[in-house]
This record gives sequence, C-alpha cells and structure tokens, in this order.
Amino acid sequence: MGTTQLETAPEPKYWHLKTVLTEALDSEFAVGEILPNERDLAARFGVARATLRQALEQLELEGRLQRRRGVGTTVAPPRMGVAVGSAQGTWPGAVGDAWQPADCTPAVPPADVARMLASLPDESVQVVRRTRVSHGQPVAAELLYVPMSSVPELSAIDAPSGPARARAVLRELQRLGFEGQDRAVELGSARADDAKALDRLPGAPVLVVTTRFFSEGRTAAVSVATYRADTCRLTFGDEGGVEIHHGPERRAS
Amino acid sequence: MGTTQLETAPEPKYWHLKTVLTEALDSEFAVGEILPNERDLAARFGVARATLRQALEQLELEGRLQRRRGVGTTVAPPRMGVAVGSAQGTWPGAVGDAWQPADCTPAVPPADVARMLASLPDESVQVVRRTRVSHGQPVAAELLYVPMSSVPELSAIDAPSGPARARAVLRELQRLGFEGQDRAVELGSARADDAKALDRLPGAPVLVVTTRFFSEGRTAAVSVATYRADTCRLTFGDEGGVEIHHGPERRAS
DNA sequence: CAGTGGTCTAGACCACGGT
DNA sequence: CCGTGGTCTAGACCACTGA
Repeated sequence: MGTTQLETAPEPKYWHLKTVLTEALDSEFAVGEILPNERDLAARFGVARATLRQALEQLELEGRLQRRRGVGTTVAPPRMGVAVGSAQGTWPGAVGDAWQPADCTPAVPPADVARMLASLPDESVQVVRRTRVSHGQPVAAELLYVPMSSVPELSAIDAPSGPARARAVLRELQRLGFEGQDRAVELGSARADDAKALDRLPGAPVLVVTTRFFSEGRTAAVSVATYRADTCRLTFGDEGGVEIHHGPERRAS
Repeated sequence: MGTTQLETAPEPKYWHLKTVLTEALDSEFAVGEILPNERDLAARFGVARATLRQALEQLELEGRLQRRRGVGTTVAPPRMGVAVGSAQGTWPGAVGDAWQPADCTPAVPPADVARMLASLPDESVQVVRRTRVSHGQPVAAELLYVPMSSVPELSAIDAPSGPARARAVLRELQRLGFEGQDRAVELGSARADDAKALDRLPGAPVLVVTTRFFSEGRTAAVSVATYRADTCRLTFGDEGGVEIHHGPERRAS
C-alpha cells in the first residue's frame, strides 16, 4: 500500500486528545476561560463524548481544568502551594495557623487511628473537625483525634460539642509540649462529608496527610487531613524558606 | 403511595457498588486473591460493565485493588510506606539511599525546573535518571537535574552518558555540602516513560515529589520523583522515628 | 427554563498475558 | 489460542446551575 503507515503505535484516542488539549490550554486559553461544552468538543474532535470525558478527567486530575455541573468547564489556575508545615509551629491550634475549628464531638476512631493512638478499639476520643481555606477557597478538611488523656484539664463545663469545645480542646493541647511528629501522604478519594466541605463530588481525588503528634513519649494526637488534589500542591519547607514557583502563568488575552 | 420511599438521596450506583465491594474486600477476600472478571461481576451486580469499572477504578486508586490487562483483578496488599527522607541523609547519592542510578544525559530542563535552577531557558543540564525499588517492586522514577555549575569537577573523560556517568555526577554532587532542601508533593499522571518504569499504563496516578537541594546559597539540583500512587504511602519522618502501621492485614483464608 | 456536566447502558473491538 | 482488562461508541436520562 502506498500509505505512509508509520502508525505502529496506536496511541489511545483519549491520550492523544489529552495532549492536544494540553497544548491548546498552554497556548490559546487564559486562566478562568470557559471551554466549549463536552458535546460540542466531542463533535469537534470526532469522538464519542465518553472518550472526550476520559481526557478531560485526566486534565482535571492534573489541575489543568475545573468542571462544575450545571456550569461548565473552565481553565484552572496553577495549583496553589499549601504549606503542610515544617517541623516547628504546627502543633494544632498554634496561633496563626491556617485552620478554622468547626466542631468537636466524641467518637470512636477508625481502627488504624486507634492503633496509632494505642487506644482500645472501642475507646472514644475527642474528634475535632477543622477546615482550611486558602486564597478564598476551601482546600482541606481535617479530623483531629485527641484522646481524653491528652487533655485531662478539659473542663466538663465547656460545651459538650461545637466550635467552642473544639477551641477548648485545641487550647488544652497547646499546653502540652511536643517532641516531634510523623507524617505520611497518600492518595485517597473524598468521603461524602469531606467532599461537601471541599466543594467537590464524592470520590474526588484527595491527598490524605496523616500526622502523628508526640508528647511525653507517646502519641498525643492524630490528624487526618484531606486536601483537594486538583488544586493543591503540598509544600514541606524543611529548612530553606524559599518559594517554589511553578508552571506558566497566563491571564486574560 | 404505600411505598416507604425514603430514597431522597439517589446515591450513584457506582458509589454504592464501591461501598459493597469495599466491605467484601475487608471481610471475604485475602491479599492476592483474584476477583471474578469484570463481565461476571457486572452481571452479578446487575449493572453495565462500564459502571462496574467506575467502581473498580476508584478502588484501584485507593490501593485496594490491582488490575492487570490479560491477567485479572487482584486484591492489593496494604500500601507500603516509602520514606521520602527526613532532612538529613537525603543528599542524592548518599550511601545506602534507596535509589538506583540508571542513566545520565544532558538535556534542557522543562521551564518550571529551569526556573528553580535559575538557569537560562535553553541551558542544558545533566539529567540523571534513577529508579527506586521497594519490596521487590518499582515504586518511583526520578529525574535529577544538575547544572554543570554544581559539578564543575566532572571529568570530560567520564562516559558521556550511561550509568557510569550517572554515578560520576552523584559522586561529584556528594562533595558539595548542602544547607537545606525544599519539598513539594502533588498529584500527577504518569508520562509514557515513567509509566513503563513503574510497570503501569500511561496516565496512571502518581505522586510527584519535587525537591530542591540548596548548597552555598543557591539551588544545586532539582529532583522530580514520581511515585506510584496506588501502592505507595509517602512518609516524612520529621523527628520521631516510629513506624506508622495502617489498615487491617489479612492473608490467605 | 435551557444548558451544563454526571451517570448509565449494551453493545463492539483491541492489546496483552499466559497456555 | 482464549480470557483478561483497556478503549470506544451512540445513545439515554438525571441533577444541578443560573437566568
């Protein structure tokens, strides 16, 4: 056959689509601009809508796009760097930290958290809910598990739940010194409640940061924070305090 | 109507499916066990295959399942914790680090890396490729960008590329002291080459760890490491050196 | 209300791994 | 070669947003 058939590598359509769209995003679109709707885009590229969506999903995962039901698909700004704390100053409730206490209720922690706290499987602990806002947008939801033994002075007179009690627990926690912490990051998908707090759909990809706080040789508290994976880049400033700048920044045209 | 219709929240089928499967995974399956194939599973649950796949995709994202084309779907072991280094001892090439140098070639770095290196946009740097293996399985692929100015002693006699040169560059890097580092973690999708190194399909979710190494007041090297998000939990041991144990561990039945 | 993205279906064919 | 997961299609309906 006369055709110059060098297509020995049948790249999936959605993958090729993603490449094409990425380039278009880099060169022809400004942050915030809205894309044509999925049906039009699919028709324009000559693929089924499901195939186009596969490409869009990846781009959203990479933080290049933002899709909202009933609204449309827009070009996302570069990911924001959110500091997950160098070693110092991250004891929960420290002044000026980025978290906003929302609630506090007693509950039995999930098995893995209970193990880290070395608590009995059915032992209930204080669970402080906090959210974190950055650049005017919610970026993380946290569950902070605090055994009663870490906050013995917690007055029974304080409100049994609600923001007031959350602040009380954090205040008590402050009075403990702390010798160190231990952090892990993994990929997860948003539970229904986290999704609502983060203004995303359930199952949205999140970065789960599990932190163990040590005090007096034992685990005084465990924090499980879920960050929006699409909009956040977690930064760990170990020593140098310099900012990392990323990606091309384009606005308006 | 007499129906006790409290289904005001029509949960998506794939979401419900995921819940059911998660519970089954917790209670009825052992690590390594193979699941029925997708067509059978879909039929068993009375949904289309695409819907079932949506649930499986999420479970794979969460590290609960592992799917391999031509083989089947198996129950994944709990994620392995991989240390991404406390402050000390992570200078690239340190003895006993977990990385295996694979190659080294000169190339011009991507724009964002160039910016971090404060190098000219078209300036070429040494690019060291390394891979990291843990528990017998590849977990990460790294590109380490080293400007020539960081390794001035690099002999021109050394091989112009290949593992030997990679080791030579790391050796030279070792001779620089370093004052700190700066780390960021974000979600990405595997490029074709990374995917191959990680034994995954292109587009697979990865955790991208960008590290800047400082020496003599400037950025001496930049590392971009992509970790398999499905199998890895990145650990940052700030001070306490204790292991985090996660999730229920089940083997055989 | 019209338009958007989100869910779902019932097929088809392909690429790969092992036998 | 067969069986697996991966890709793709052309529809349909639903849930949400904003005018």
